[in-house]
Amino acid sequence: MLQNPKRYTITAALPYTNGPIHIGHLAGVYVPADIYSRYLRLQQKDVAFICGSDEHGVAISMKAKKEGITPQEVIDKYDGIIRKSFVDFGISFDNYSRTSSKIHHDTAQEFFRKLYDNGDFIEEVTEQLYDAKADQFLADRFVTGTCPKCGNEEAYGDQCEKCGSTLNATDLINPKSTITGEKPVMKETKHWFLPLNRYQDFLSKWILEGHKSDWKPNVYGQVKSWIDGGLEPRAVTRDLDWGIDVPVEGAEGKKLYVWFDAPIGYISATKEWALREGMDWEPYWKSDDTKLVHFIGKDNIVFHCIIFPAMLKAEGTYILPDNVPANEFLNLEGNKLSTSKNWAVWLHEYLEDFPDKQDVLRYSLTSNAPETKDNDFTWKDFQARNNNELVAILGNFINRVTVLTHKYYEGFVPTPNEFSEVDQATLTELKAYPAVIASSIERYRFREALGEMMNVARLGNKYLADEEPWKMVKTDPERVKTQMYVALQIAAALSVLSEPFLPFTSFKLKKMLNNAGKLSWNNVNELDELLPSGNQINQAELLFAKIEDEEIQKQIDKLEATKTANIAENKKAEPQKELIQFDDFSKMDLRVGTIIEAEKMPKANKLLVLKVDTGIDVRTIVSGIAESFKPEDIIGKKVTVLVNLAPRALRGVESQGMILMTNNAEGKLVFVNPDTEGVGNGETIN
RNA sequence: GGCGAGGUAGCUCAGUCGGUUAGAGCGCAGGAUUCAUAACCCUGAGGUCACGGGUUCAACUCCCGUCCUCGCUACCA
Repeated sequence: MLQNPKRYTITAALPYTNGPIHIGHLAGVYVPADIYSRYLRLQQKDVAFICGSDEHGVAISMKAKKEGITPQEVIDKYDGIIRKSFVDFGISFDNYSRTSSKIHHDTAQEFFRKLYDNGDFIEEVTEQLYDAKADQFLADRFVTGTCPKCGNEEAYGDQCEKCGSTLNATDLINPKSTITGEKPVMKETKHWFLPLNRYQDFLSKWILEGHKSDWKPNVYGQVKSWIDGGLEPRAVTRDLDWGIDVPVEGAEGKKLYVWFDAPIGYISATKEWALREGMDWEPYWKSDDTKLVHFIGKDNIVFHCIIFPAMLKAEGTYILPDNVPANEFLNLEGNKLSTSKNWAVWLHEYLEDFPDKQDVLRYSLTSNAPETKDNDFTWKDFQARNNNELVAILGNFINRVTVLTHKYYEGFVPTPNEFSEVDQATLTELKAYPAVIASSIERYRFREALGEMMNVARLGNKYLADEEPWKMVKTDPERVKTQMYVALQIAAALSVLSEPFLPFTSFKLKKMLNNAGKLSWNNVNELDELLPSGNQINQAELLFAKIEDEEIQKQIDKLEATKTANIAENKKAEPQKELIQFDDFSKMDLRVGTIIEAEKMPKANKLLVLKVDTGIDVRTIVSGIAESFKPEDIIGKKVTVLVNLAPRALRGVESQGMILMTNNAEGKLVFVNPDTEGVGNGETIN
């Protein structure tokens, strides 16, 4: 861990521009990164907080094709929406760039070229699917065909969505290009690989030995698992038409792999910023006294801890990240967030329903952040955090102080008399908070830091409750001046200490106290007076409003409606397949059978090995139903069996047939069973 | 099955190098109070630290095994 860095380069994962962003992105990456950056700026540190839109990759091309627009139109649309969300939620990037910009293309190409010239890549020629009519190689997603596993005729080249299998495009039966409908052919193509194996020792020393204690367990664990498993060369170029050209002779029509160009986006965004500000970008990436921190979600750990560092190391002049505080995932009301299932709280929609309540969301996401494990966002929790914490503790304290100050002194901060022991103790305790909160933030424990910030408000509430100025004012008005002075110092401290977490509230509070922008983080413990006597504060306004049950119910109903819509969507019958002749059908020999033995396939999660009496014989069938049924529950079950399917070995056991299954509304498997009395094994089904 | 992370109060989470009675916030119960948005403040109840072994004077903590959740990965003829 770098001590006393001269400057900080802080990056937040580049959002992918194929959709808007939701609370999961905010909680996992952008809010923590923003808290960290804002805190450092309040410490008057030199900070470059960098992000931008990630606009390359196959998914963008797919989205464009699906919507019948160009990739450029797709990225422009979502780049705009995402940018606005970040501004709306106060994510204080020094620069938000995009990877489609010229400066990024130049930077990424230069980077690639340098590694190429150094001999840091290996070249390899492989065979890939190629669409002759469109004259292009086909990414896995651009190929459809019949799934070799379940017979689904619309499986994609990388995955069959019906049976969930992971596929290679070359495995598909009757493959078709989705661009022209042509049957692809195999064609040789050359690609460049980054030999990660060359960096095995370096990575192992740097992370496994060097960052054992300061990196989060989830990050360290995953990296260790990769390194221990042995690293292999990884392709960094692709045959695509959307992306950054590979700047090498003989690479015409090839693009950089999106995961090669994206992290370089951090560098080009820094350059763009420095250029605009008339500064030098290089110290932010190349100077040993710079602390580089990547904020990401757990899905990005390998890229930021292994691949990108290997690239930086290969290039030779760059520094490496000091830490990669990856967060786990946020769930929503018990289910995984999903863009395709519309199971999300979209930032732009949130602001329509809760205008000006950015800080409430920032607060509830930070106090329930998935720092150590996946966490669940619920609307009830959101409401409770707002009503019981923001309103009751923080908002209430500020309101008490400002109302009393106006009531007793027309808004002027009174001149204190001599401090009592309690006053002294309270002010001393207050001065300890900047260091306490700082320590949590610097260890990336934002949940804890936020709790400590709220303790400052608790300190204020307790001080008022113990001192009771509203009683004292009748007997000793001079004493009340001191009490209110102390309470106002606490309010002023809060206006600074809350800024990283609640920037909008902090701004309002500073305005209300009439001391906007005058204090730094360390002033809180250095200065004896944060809010001077005689300073006139502005009219009291409420920092937070209660959120009523009806508003929360509306959000819950909205999610329920999404759920219902999704079920309806799933129920929609698939379109009928191509016509077949009776002969085709009669080729299938379907029989009634009975399961007479069942056991789990060792070392497999989904497979059961069954012995089935088909009437013809007793045969072994391997079936992928172990997640829906226990072996002992299905013995004796009557089932429908396809008996003349060609045998196939699964995990070394030959399966001689297939049991017909369907699934119910919850997606659970159900037997297609001829379960009427008197139906015997071996009866044909026609 | 392999790898990684997690399992601590009703809920969300801390718990450092093994060391007295395992903590916090919210929720709940009771009390006090009226400056404040029925808010604040005080007190309390609530725990077999997932389970079973082991090491140790001493285990939430270290070791072995089992179960459960999540992620990655392999396997649903």
